[in-house]
Amino acid sequence: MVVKRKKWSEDFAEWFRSTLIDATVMDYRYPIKGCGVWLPYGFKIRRNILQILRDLLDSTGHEETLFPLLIPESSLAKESTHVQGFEEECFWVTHGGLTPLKVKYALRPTSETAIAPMLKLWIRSHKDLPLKLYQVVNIFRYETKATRPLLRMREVATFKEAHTTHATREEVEAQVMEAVNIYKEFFDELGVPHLVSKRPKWDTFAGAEYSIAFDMVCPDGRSLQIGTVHNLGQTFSKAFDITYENMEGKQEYVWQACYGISGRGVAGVLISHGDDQGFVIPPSIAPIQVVIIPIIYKEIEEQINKTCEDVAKRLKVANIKVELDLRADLTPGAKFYYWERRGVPIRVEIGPRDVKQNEVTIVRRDTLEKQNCTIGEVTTVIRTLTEEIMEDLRGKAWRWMRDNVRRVDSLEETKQLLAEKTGVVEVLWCKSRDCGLKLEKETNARILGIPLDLEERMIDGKCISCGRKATHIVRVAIAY
RNA sequence: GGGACCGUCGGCUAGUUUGGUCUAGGCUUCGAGACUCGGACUCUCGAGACGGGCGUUCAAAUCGCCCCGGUCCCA
Repeated sequence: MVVKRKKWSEDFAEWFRSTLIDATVMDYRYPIKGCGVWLPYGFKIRRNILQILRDLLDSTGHEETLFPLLIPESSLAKESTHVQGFEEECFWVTHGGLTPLKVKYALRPTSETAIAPMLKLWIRSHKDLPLKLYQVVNIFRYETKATRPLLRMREVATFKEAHTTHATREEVEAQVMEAVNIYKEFFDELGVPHLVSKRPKWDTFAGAEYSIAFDMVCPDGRSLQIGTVHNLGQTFSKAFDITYENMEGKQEYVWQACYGISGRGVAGVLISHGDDQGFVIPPSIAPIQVVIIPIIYKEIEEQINKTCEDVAKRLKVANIKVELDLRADLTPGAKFYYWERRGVPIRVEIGPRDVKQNEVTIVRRDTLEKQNCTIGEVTTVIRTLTEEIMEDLRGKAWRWMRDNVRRVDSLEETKQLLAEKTGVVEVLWCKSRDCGLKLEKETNARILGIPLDLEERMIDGKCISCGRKATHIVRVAIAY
């Protein structure tokens, strides 16, 4: 058995759609466009991923809260750029029973305006700052374009948003950097390769001073935004009159940041490591880390099953999440396929040959390579293998992404690469809005922004659009 | 906002051109059983669909209108 990535890369949309269902992660057939059901297996993956982020946020002084789903129009409309950015894509609650509401409610498209009025009540003095809150909620956006399972939903069911409030511009700047580092660590732990870019002015979050985004590259060469960090400055504090009393006894507007990762974070993991066989779930978040499959021959069935149970027990005691597949109506081959589709990182086969030699056969999902070890060593070997797999997944995913980010000098080449959807293209830019918009138009692509994760290098060349001296590198891609 | 297209078992589809062979066929999936099992074995049996409404007609999956749902392209 060899790992292939033909369907994965050549027919990505179909690969993702069908694998999501087959691997019982999400059922997207709910009768409302852009809504899907998290199935038990997928829910466990989602929960394990969430746990990693919760741990990261908790350990950096964030506290989890839960704000209401409904936002009155009067709140949403307080900040004009924000409402312009969102009012058209809100779902609106207009009735209570049969009675039309005097003030309609939006289903939160994001929570800045749900949180702001409360911050006004809670924040009195500099002693209340910084305030670092987060919540894990569902948000709603009335997407009119084609929705896609997990990639573009109308109900984003796993939005992990943090909202922080600070006393000074310096503090909020520092917080933005902390957030970027938290997200880097989060994606690194999942082995999801990412690009960190400062979005151009015209693609900044509604109400923010600037936005920093994490993007990944999908197998079809499109980029996917998987996380964002926004410096809100004093936009919302001025609109909602959120002030604190400083050391000198003067009232000052607070400074805010917000950052979030949606259900696309989960998609990112599934996409980054998948292959034609299905998903490959990193051991750190796998609901089942090891599946044991007995290879049964009639005469010694009992002995094989007993060995399987013994091995399962050893692994369980060692805190490894193990599943023993004793189903009698499936052949081993069918079981291999079944668990591979679901991405269980390690498979243990136990058959007559193994029992005879007091061994087990171990197969890793990511490479489908086989090895043997004695039953006595099984726990240690799997422990080591788990770490190896994690590292290899990370390495493989990063190599793939780096191969799909290209530096290009000419506009022609840029156009061609983007037309062929071969990934992200980096070009030189003078940073003018006109050149940026022109570039987007000519390539029919989107500017992801200026790299924040590249070593500073000399920018020596001309803007790809206007030919004047370039000041920045900029990333361009066909975006999801 | 403007335009194009599509809707058939759980999934993927054939059938619509030219109304009648279709109370609908195939692959897959699921269930029962036999067989045996180191890559989805095979066999038997079974489950399972024309998105909804109205109309035209002797006859509608097929034609018309409306609704619902979905997809794509352009702004």
